[in-house]
Amino acid sequence: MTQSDPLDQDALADSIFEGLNPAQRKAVETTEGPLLVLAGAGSGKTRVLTARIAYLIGVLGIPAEQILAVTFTNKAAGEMKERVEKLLGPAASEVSIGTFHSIGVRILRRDIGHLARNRGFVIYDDADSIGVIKDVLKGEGLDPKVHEPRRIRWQIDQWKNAGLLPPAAADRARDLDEELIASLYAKYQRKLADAEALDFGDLLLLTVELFRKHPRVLDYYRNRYNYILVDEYQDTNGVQYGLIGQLAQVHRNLCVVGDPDQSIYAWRGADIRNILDFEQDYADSETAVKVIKLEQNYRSTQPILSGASAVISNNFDRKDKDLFTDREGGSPIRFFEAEDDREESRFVIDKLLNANRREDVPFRHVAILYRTNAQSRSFEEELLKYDVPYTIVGGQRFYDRAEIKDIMCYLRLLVNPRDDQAIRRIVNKPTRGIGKASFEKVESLAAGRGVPLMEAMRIAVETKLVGRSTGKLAAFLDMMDGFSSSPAGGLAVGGSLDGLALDDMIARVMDGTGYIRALEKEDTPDSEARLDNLRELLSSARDFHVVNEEELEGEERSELELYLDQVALISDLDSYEDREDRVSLMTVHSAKGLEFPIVFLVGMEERIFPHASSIRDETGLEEERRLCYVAMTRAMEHLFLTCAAERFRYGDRTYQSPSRFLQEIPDELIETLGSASRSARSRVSSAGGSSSRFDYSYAQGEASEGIALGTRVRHPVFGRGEVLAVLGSDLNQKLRIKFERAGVKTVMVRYANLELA
DNA sequence: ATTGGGACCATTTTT
DNA sequence: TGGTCCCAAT
Repeated sequence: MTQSDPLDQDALADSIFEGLNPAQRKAVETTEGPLLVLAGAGSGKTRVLTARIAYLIGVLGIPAEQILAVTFTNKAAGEMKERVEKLLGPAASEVSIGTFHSIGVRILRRDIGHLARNRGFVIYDDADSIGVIKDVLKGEGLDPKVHEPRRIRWQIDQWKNAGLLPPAAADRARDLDEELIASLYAKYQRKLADAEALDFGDLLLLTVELFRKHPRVLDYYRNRYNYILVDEYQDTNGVQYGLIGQLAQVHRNLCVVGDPDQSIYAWRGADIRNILDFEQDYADSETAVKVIKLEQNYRSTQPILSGASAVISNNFDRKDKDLFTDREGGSPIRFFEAEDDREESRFVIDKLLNANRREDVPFRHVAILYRTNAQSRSFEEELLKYDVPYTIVGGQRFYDRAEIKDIMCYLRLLVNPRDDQAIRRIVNKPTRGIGKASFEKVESLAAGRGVPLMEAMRIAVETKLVGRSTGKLAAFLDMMDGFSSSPAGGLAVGGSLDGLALDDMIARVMDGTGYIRALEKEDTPDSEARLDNLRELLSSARDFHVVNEEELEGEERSELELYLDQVALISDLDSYEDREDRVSLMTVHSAKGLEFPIVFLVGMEERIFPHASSIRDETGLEEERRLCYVAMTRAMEHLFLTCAAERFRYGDRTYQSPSRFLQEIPDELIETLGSASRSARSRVSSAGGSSSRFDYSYAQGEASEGIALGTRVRHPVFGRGEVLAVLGSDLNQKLRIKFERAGVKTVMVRYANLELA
């Protein structure tokens, strides 16, 4: 960015502001001090963020490297970068844009030495972490049946999300069980350190810890990042909140963007209070925190927006907002109640095929959204049957497939010989005669001497501890050494990887380990598919080479190491490519931030959406409702809601009742499809027999404390209504009431001044 | 040491 | 329903 003549500057400013409404424009120009942007669904938040970055650089002249932008997914980061570059050209490439995790990696790769940890750490994924937990349990002589590794892992993760290291977790432990897990947590961290590994949570937790212990390191980053932007602030957790606080505290040029109504990650430690309390958190005596609301929705038609707003308005703990659209008219929300799951998927595929054939709607304009991944199956089968192209986003990651992970583990082990999880996975893959018995000897040797497994293997070979298998172990070690040695030592099967391009390295590993040969020999449809995946891995590695060529300049880490980092942090969503003409299938969570002209929101049934596990308490239910709001607001033109009266779950038939969220959508916005008699039949009728379309009882448990379901009450503001459900008890007791005029609302008994009517 | 079968299991969302 | 884990047979 050179300061060129004023005309160019004006033209640039014009292109930055082009098409922004006044509120958006204000959000772009308010650069100094803390700023909260409450951005409703579809309000052009990404445009504002990119325009703001462009404005900082192109108009204010802030150096690009002083700007830090944090997004939720790598995909969002990539898009933002692309859009800023479009506005500014290559000057933009110096902006730091990334996810919290990728930023953590960048900082730790540079400075983790201050925490007495090695900069060459590997990143452990979920499966690796669980493997470590199992090791810890074994070491403690605890039975993994009693102490489920998954649960332990989950608890540790929650602590990490809250920013707690083992000592703090131990203080916080509320019962014996948690105390035990806290002590396992300490041992778990020890094992990770020994393996020179960090898990996902560590990427944030240790960054915060680094800054806390080493103020001078923190100073460096504070001075470096003078302007900070955080997207999806409503989904930040405790550590993330802390990290942003550390970085932004001095200059306070912090812009956070989010929508409390779209907070859907509490189960992962996200704290909606982060955004609700932002104004207090960053207020100081001189300046109040500025707040800008983006309330114009550019995405959805009126019925869709009104329907979604009606649903979310049932949440009790919420800031009110007025989203509006100028997209008047538009078709109503369509609802279809199927007899069973097969009919539901037939309905969806039939509708989308019709749209495609009669109205030329491209498949890529259609999304099928569901609450849980398991629901994708019936739709997949139906799509397959009619030859409709589709992609499933989420579910199993490409890099999580067994064969891909195997190869990755070989690579990890070459980069970091202390990676015990990696070696455990691949020593005997393909089978090379190193079975359980001999490997257990190696393991106890490693435990005894406190050395990594790879090292223990060498000792075992030298001391011939493993008897007959010694030769097999030696062959394995030779093979691995062959890969990493310089060309002179090239006796080994594969030969050295020295100086090879990334994809050639990977190819050599696949061959040299005998992995490919073993699969070829197997010669089954399954092994064919695996070979295909491995070929795909090679071509993606080739692309990585091209993409990152410029970034490699002046980088002291090898291309392979950079590649492993990237693979560890990538999600399935990140590789989601919407250019191809395919129907998209994904969970509602994955759909956050996306939009589609036609959306089918399926499985709108109690215990699915809202999910059974969230139905118990009001907090969980409110998160489900936000999730429903997110889902509905993905739709631009057409929104279809479907449910089934019965479906197969876990192998047998279950009877379903329609989701309570359906009832929260005003009648006049909905058009019910299918024969009236049938949908009347499958409805669960309730005693009251009111005129509601979805007339059923969804009370959980019996009415307590003297308030019976169906009781008629009068509210000072909302007027007369009927109790649909009793939630909670004592002081927090709430009633869900269907008011004659005001619709369904949840009120606190304690404050509502209800009388019997 | 490897393989296959059978019992058992648990099912939310994922950077 | 499918995936995982363990054990028994080869």
